[in-house]
Amino acid sequence: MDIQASDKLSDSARRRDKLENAILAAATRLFAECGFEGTSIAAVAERTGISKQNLLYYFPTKNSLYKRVLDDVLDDWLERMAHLADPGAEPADVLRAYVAAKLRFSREQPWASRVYAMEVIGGAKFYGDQIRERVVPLLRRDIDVFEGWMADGRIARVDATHLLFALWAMTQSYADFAAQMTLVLGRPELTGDDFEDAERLIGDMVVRAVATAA
Amino acid sequence: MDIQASDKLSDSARRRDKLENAILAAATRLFAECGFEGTSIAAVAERTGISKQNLLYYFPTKNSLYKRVLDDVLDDWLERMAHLADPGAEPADVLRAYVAAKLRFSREQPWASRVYAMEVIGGAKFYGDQIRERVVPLLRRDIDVFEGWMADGRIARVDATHLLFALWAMTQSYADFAAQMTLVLGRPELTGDDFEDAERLIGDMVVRAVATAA
DNA sequence: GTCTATAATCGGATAGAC
DNA sequence: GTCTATCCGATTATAGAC
Repeated sequence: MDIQASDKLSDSARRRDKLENAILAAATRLFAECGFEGTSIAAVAERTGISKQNLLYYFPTKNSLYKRVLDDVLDDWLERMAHLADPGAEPADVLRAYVAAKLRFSREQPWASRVYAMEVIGGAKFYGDQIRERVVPLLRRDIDVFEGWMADGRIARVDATHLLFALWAMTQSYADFAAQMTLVLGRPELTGDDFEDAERLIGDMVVRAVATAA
Repeated sequence: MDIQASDKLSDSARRRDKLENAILAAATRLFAECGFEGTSIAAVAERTGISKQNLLYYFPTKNSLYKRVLDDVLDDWLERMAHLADPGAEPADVLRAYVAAKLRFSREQPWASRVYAMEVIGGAKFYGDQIRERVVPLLRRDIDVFEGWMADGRIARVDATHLLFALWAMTQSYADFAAQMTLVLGRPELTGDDFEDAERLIGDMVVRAVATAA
């Protein structure tokens, strides 16, 4: 009885999750392409294949949908980046792994990257508090690791904060500025080779930036 | 008589230009903060200090206003960047000047940078043709200059296209991601010192990236 | 949970007087 | 060139039947 009941419950919960995720996938893409105000919940519903009113059953307001999209973007990103800055590991390896992980996110979740970027460019008026609470501490911790390496003489002395800004910017741009890059490259979209070229160049640049004179 | 008539004309033309520029300044900022759909012409009019209907006299549609904002952004940027890639000059000097010019644009025209960035992130659905016609040829020319230097052995062989992407991304981000940077730095806004630090680090990174082994 | 219907508001754009 | 008035479509959100 208990088992059956819980099966029923988890069945409907699973169903609900599946539809929720479909809505969130559609919303992420549309928010990235059109911005918050440029995206109507009707458009999200249509792309999900449900009615607008049904969508409003799952997410009672447009704001709650947007918030959830940003939360999921951040959860996914934080999970991928959490363990990277290991102070004990070889600095060059950590830096290359960092670049690779962030580029991979740009490649696999371009819409997520772009939603986040749009929010930040607009001044993070909606999501600034969450960025302060969840993103900034992580970036500060990474900067501390870099500075620890400098103090120990394991890498050259550079401005650790701006190094991280540079690393972030270079990798992020393969999602955010993909539309311009494809025009320059004359391709319909970025390829795996493009991301390999990017990883090599950015990795080399970052590692050389902190290479000791020796 | 002719003189008086032309004076009158240029007077009203000047008045018109002044108001037009005020509208464009307000629109640039609002489009950057809220995106195209997030910005109402009523909001632009209010910030300019005129009525919505009067704004529509100067720009008959919202699209025409947006187009004009992007045109002006591009004109300003192209004018600053046009003469930089001189194949005969010292590569390191050209690269540092390029970084400095683009950072300066990020600092002096952050709203312009952000409007452009928003349009590109959204897929450049509105302005893609203009980017293809006016921006891409310039970037291709710069890439050609870099590759010429490599062919002549003046700089190390790297992927010139991705090097330019990296340079663009690092400098652009000081306008686009300023909201996040200020949170990390714990400042209300980026300072002149921040831009100097950025210019030094990015300049060093780019120059080292193409430094010959010698 | 999903549907029909609808309320309430806002935004872009036009017409016409002055 | 500027103002008043207004139309019309789209959008968020709610109410209530099934």
